[in-house]
Amino acid sequence: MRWSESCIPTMKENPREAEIPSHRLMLRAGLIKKLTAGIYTFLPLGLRVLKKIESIVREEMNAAGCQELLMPILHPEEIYAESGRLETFGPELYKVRDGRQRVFALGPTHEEVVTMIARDEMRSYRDLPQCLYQILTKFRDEIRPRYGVMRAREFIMKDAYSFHTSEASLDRTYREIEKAYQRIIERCGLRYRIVEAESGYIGGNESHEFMVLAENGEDRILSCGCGYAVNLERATAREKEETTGEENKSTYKAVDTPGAATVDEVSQFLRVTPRDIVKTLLYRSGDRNVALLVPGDREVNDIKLCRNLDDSTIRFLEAGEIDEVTGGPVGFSGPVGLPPETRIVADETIKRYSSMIVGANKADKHLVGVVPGRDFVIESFNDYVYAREGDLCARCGKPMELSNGVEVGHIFKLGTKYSRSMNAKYLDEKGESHPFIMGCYGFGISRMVAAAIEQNFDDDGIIWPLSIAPFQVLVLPINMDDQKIKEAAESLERGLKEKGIEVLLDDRDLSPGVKFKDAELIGIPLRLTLGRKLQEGKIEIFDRASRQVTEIPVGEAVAEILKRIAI
RNA sequence: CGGGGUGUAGCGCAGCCCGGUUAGCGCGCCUGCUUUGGGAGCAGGAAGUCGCCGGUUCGAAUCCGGCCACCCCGACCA
Repeated sequence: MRWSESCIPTMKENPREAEIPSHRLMLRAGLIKKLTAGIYTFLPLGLRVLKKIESIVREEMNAAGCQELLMPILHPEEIYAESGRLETFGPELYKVRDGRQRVFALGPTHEEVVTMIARDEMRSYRDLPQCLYQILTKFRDEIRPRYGVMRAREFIMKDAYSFHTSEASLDRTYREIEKAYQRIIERCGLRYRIVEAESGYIGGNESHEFMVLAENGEDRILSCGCGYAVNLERATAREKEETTGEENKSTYKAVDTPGAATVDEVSQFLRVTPRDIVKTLLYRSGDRNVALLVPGDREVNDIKLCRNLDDSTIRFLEAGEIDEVTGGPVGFSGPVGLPPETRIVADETIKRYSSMIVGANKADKHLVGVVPGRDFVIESFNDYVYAREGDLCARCGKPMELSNGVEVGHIFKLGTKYSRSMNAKYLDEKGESHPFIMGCYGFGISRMVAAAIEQNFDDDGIIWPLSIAPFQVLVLPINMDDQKIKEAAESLERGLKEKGIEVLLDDRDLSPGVKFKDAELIGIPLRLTLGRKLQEGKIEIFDRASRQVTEIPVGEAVAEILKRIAI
């Protein structure tokens, strides 16, 4: 393909809106163009990459025994009422009305639609298991779209759904898809990690995410040398066994902490570390108040809170309510002397405190030397806080490391969540009906484009892995006015094309500097440069990733390219 | 949803405070000549509802009011 005849609008300057490298480079290299916030056109060069990733995904899904289908984008609103997700999805669901004012949702994912298909069409255990997938545009009204196609309101996703008669069967497919995803990301040439994950609003039990490792990834991953990795939001906070706090005191004492309401203020005032202080957080759960104790240097993870207390509507007590319940103002709450009907629960990490510093439930006072068990009673311990770097691995007990990643894939064991709510059942050998056991498996195709760049770029531009590069080779004649160079370039393009190689010929009549800069910006893995050495029958082959330049006879160029691509 | 910021040519920006010719600059684009190994030179040229609506004024990109869009930060941790 000739550059002069293509729509590849590169930009010299950085668009102001782009914050992270992949977004900046996708705009500058002419891969995408913004229509409005979170909504992008894939320009020809970007689309080539998208299509390559798409076909790798398709091949591996087919190889894993899944069947492709295509479901509608427009969904009648009622199906979300049926599954109960109208509320959980809530504001993220795009809605449109037809001419008769009937409400439709723009599909954010297709559990409902596919479950209806299974309900009607897979009635016998003989039909199972089955795994259906599709690749199409999804719509989510993101609270805050950002980073270009990384978090867009309209994006392309591969979503797959499997139906089973047993957990064992689900597990087999789950592992099969897990392997397929590994092959997909490996074929795309990216470094990644599989992590234990939260299942979020999709629901279900077991869940894993596939993270492409990248500095600017939105997700935080804790990983261990033993191979275990977990999403930070799910990881258990585990610390080394050691006790803190003074011991052998017969009683606690109240100290003045005027104006010191936050952990930082109290720790500075008392000259202790935040870790020495225990925060008491007051919540309303149903008709009871709950006091949660966590170390001063830890933060509560709301997902864990809701799950452990089995209450998705739990909320903080408001300032006025805190006064009523504890007798003291916000910032000075503590577990000692709370009304007896208040449940007191604590994070596991609280076990290490033989005594603690807590709020006194009085303005400007804290208590030092409070001993759990003696001075108040903790009803139960559980995992409530966010883990952090250095916390211990759940498998082997060694400290874990923090890294960032881009979530490109997420697989879930849904169980019967949707089949029950939507009454989707099959008949077993005995003629008894059971809800389907389901799995679902998402893979972000458009996000993968951004993730690949986020992991592979330098100061000059993108460095595409060969398998997903928009072209494999760029032929760059220094001067198109030079007949010999022009002809040699054109003949090289033909020769490469005949061998089935995807080649872009930069036949634009521009100064060499511009062409070199553009070449590095768009990041085609291999470049053939035709310049003055052509007089001696020599051209250069440039490797974008290593920046290595090799001089070769022009006659051997095609063979050399074939050799390098084969690797 | 809350806070902050920005809207002037395809991209990046100045002008606005202090109202007043034909609204500027750099890059890009078009034409011609020169140039051709790292974002070329000269000459000429095209391109703007100054986000939108309303108001003040003899006169508004500039002042006032409303709306919209976009970007960033935050969304209750005592």
